[in-house]
Amino acid sequence: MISMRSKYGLKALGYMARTSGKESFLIAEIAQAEGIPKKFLEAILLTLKNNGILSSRKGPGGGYSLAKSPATLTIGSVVRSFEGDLAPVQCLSETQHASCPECADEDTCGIKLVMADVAAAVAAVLDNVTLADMLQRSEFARQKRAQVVDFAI
Amino acid sequence: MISMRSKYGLKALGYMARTSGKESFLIAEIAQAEGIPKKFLEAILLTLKNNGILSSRKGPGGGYSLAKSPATLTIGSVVRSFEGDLAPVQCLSETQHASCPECADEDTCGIKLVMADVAAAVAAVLDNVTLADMLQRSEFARQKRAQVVDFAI
DNA sequence: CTAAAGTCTATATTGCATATAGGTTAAGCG
DNA sequence: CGCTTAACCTATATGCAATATAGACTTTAG
Repeated sequence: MISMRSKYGLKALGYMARTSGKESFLIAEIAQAEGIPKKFLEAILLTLKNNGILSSRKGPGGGYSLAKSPATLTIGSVVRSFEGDLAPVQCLSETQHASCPECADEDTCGIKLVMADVAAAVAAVLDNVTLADMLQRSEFARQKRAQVVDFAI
Repeated sequence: MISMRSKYGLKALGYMARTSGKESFLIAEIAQAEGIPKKFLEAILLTLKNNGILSSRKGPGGGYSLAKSPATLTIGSVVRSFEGDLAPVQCLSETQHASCPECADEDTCGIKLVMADVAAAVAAVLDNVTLADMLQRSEFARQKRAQVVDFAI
């Protein structure tokens, strides 16, 4: 299960990418539009900024902006910003090379060997889907539904 | 991150499959051999039994036995016994069809669409690796290391 | 009947995820 | 300069799930 942080982060980024004609967004605006607790979103956007995904400006006329184009921003990089990494077990963490506390022999641990495949499979998906891709899929689903509704009428 | 329960469960099953010449195992024996808190393991083995992975007999001479052969027991079925399912978001849960509390429109949610791919990728790995496979990989890693050590000497 | 061994119920403990409150700093504007 | 805007930072609440333990109950072999 991914965290609320990741979901809210993706929603906020989606809103920013989707809303064309603007480059700068207020926290309050995004929070309102996407139904995210404002104070919580504040911390989330800050994390995204610290990970180079957003940039910001203080003061009047300020706000947050996308630091990368939606077409080059991967979902993987967003999720990693919040989850630390995508490792299903501690010993596979890329960032902090921790070992699982209960593991006696990490080199030959069967669980680790299998979970390495899982981690690779997850990364293969998330690192190859961009924010633009995600929005496009969402839009496609919306159009598809509209057609079905037309049909029903 | 998978839970300790899943890891302990896999370790216990691995021990039982690996220890040939026995069909019945005491909780205390497995706990000792694998370094798992006995009372905790108790609950874990019970879960595995309730999921049809283990069978048990009470009383003297009793204990736990594998209900399926290691070659037909998938890692996925074990992990699902503990994690409920492998869904990265609630709305993709197979068992309980819950919707994500924060999601306004589940049909067109981009996050859901992407995470469905992730779930499929994870399932593809875990449902195609058996307990026997896992043990074999572990054994292979052990042999490989032994060779390297021989070489070093 | 007694001992062995699994099963059940309840409870502790701890850590993390989700938030919220309130103050601080930077920037634009008159 | 000083006021206002808006991001930034620190601390704290809160609740829930994961990890684990204790102790009583049930079944079965001999």
